[in-house]
Amino acid sequence: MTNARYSQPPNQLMLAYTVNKLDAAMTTRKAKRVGEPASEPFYGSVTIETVAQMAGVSISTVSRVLSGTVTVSAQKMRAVEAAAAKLGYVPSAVAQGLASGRTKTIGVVTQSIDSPYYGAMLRGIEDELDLMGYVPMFLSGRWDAKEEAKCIDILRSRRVDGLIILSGRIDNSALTSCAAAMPTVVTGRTLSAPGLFSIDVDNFSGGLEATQFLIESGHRRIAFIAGDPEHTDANERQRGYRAALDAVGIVYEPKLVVQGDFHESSGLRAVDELMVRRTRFTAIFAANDQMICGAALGLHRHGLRVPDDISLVGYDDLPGSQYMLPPLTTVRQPGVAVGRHAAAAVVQLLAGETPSAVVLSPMLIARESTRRLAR
Amino acid sequence: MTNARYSQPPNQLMLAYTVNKLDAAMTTRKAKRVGEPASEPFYGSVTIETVAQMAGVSISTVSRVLSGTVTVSAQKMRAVEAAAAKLGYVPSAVAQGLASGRTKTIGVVTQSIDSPYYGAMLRGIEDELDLMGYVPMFLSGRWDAKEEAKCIDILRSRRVDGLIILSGRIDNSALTSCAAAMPTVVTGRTLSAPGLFSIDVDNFSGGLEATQFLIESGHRRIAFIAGDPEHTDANERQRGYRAALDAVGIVYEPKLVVQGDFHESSGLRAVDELMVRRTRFTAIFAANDQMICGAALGLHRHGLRVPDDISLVGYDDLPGSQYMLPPLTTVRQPGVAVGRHAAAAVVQLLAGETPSAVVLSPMLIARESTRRLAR
DNA sequence: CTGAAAGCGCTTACAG
DNA sequence: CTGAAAGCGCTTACAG
Repeated sequence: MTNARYSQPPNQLMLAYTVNKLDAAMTTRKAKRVGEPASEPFYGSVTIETVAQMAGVSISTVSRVLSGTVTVSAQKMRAVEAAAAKLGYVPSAVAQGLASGRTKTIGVVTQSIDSPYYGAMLRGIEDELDLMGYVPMFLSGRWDAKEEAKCIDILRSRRVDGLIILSGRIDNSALTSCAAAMPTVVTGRTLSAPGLFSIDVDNFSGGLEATQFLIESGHRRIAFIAGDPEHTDANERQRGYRAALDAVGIVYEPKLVVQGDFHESSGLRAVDELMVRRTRFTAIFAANDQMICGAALGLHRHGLRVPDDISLVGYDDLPGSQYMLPPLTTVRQPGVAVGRHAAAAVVQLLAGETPSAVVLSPMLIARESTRRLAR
Repeated sequence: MTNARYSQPPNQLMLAYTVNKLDAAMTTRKAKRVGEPASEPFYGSVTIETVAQMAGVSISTVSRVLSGTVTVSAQKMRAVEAAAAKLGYVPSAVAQGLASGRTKTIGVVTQSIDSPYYGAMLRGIEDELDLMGYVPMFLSGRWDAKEEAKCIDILRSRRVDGLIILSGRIDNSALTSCAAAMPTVVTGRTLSAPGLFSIDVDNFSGGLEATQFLIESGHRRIAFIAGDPEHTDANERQRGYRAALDAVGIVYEPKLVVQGDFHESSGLRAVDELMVRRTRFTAIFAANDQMICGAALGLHRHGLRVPDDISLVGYDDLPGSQYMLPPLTTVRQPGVAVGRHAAAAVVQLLAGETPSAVVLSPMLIARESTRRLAR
């Protein structure tokens, strides 16, 4: 029950664009069965055999010139290339995958397919993989450990050559056994195991720097909106916040800390909560930009101005953060670079090499949402 | 040269999570070659044959119980299920794809993997496809027709069962021939061809409504920031803007229209340009939220306040738009719904059904970036 | 340099 | 209900 209705004669007129070759090679399967003459003309898929026949060589030779691995006589080479072009032949990656044991695809598990935060990493992965001749397969775990495990299973059944897990709620032991089965790169945590490579950005120092910047600007009562505690990044940033306070002898005040979940709405709620608590503060540092964005709206609702009344520092430097009003002071995460490194690392792992550990540091970007306090 | 170093004994201890089954089934291929005894124990991939042997049935039977298509005696069924579970067997989607001619995956071509606009659609596609038992394969055309054609070729070689193209710069004729080869759904344009289904949101009426809203609020000098003219949506929105003006007899003034490209930076530049032109205006309508966001910053730079001095209306209602300062009045695009419908439509096409045309209408969301002008 | 053949891991008529 | 066998479209030793 394949799509017989999509079959067309291979000699159809070719139009513009590469994609027009679609006309010639269909996904339709040959109707040929036992006993039918192989020479019977049929409408449908042009395979390596079709090309071989037209070029007058064996399928081995076709395979060789197309893969370019082995030397083939110039004459046969030309014949094969001409036939392939004429027929609009596109090799089946499915068949290649089964035969070679390599699918040339890398599974990528993200938390969400539409998150501005992971988006940068996805782009980095896409760019780098493209360069290396691999294709990414993006699946999202939807911020849920179970869903994430399901994604990994799907990717495994698809026989991807390697895996990249962005953050991930999967626990370390599961990840380790995952890496034992196929080259795996994980971001957002530091972990060492055979077949595994981890890329982490120093979230602690990011949190530290952001808080120090505020302290150096004269702020002492700095509220903190925490991120999802399920993610190490969130906890590390909070640890940085606290360390900065400790370093200069400011006592840590639980009343200044509100639990968030990385989404805008929680930032908005956090400000309300802060108001209810009636604690004085001159600045807010949030574990990510999305929450500080919500907080900004919250302050606006309470008639507070940024940075005149309250200074704001975020984390991530999302694409939109430079267009916030006022443009946001934040800690830049090298998202695209993380993605590129992750992709480069799986490919290296695949080649049996050991990726060299890279240190990706966050960087404070001072813009206009913070102001220096008069002492 | 496959990853022999990833092989492990199949009888290894199982840990928590489904993904731990990874321990048992590797991507490693059997080393077995001609002449080697088949019964020799090997480390590596557990295949359907392994399961069949353990369950004491033929591979046909294993295939049948796992696919659940045919009735199998309860006893063999249990034996197979037990063996499969014990071995942590995960069928190879690659082999299934080759044998069945269906890969159960839908290729999705987007303009960008990290765009907030396409993000909603991607999520809708993901959700719907998941429900239907299909897996999406996202690739991005990077706002470039050539790249887009390349994506389609990749997807075609991967033998995806169907295709979803979000907007897309590919031309209609190429799209038509694409649809002739495999079920195709395209968004952002209206086009009819065999095997093709298109889903379009009424961008004209969206542009019309937005402009009318401004006019009804007393604005007459309304600037417009146009989107990328390569995309029909952009042009349709502009047509709506103009029609609204015409309807009430406001003359269309080219000086009030600035060309943008859908990105924030172009919105910022547009405001500068407007200032240079020294044209008076009390409101700006932009062809998308990202540009109005840039425009808001531009106005801020010029000391203009929103909505006191200038009212702002965007288009799309991105996730972040309700958190803009002030929260943005905009035309909501049903992105997730578009994605869901697109996914449902390919699946219907695949089943030989004709998807019913749906009319997805944009909807004006009035928030705080606009104000009523005293007449 | 080149072809015949085995094999990749499944599905699916076919014939009990 | 069930098994043997052909076939999916390639790659890759193997033997010239």
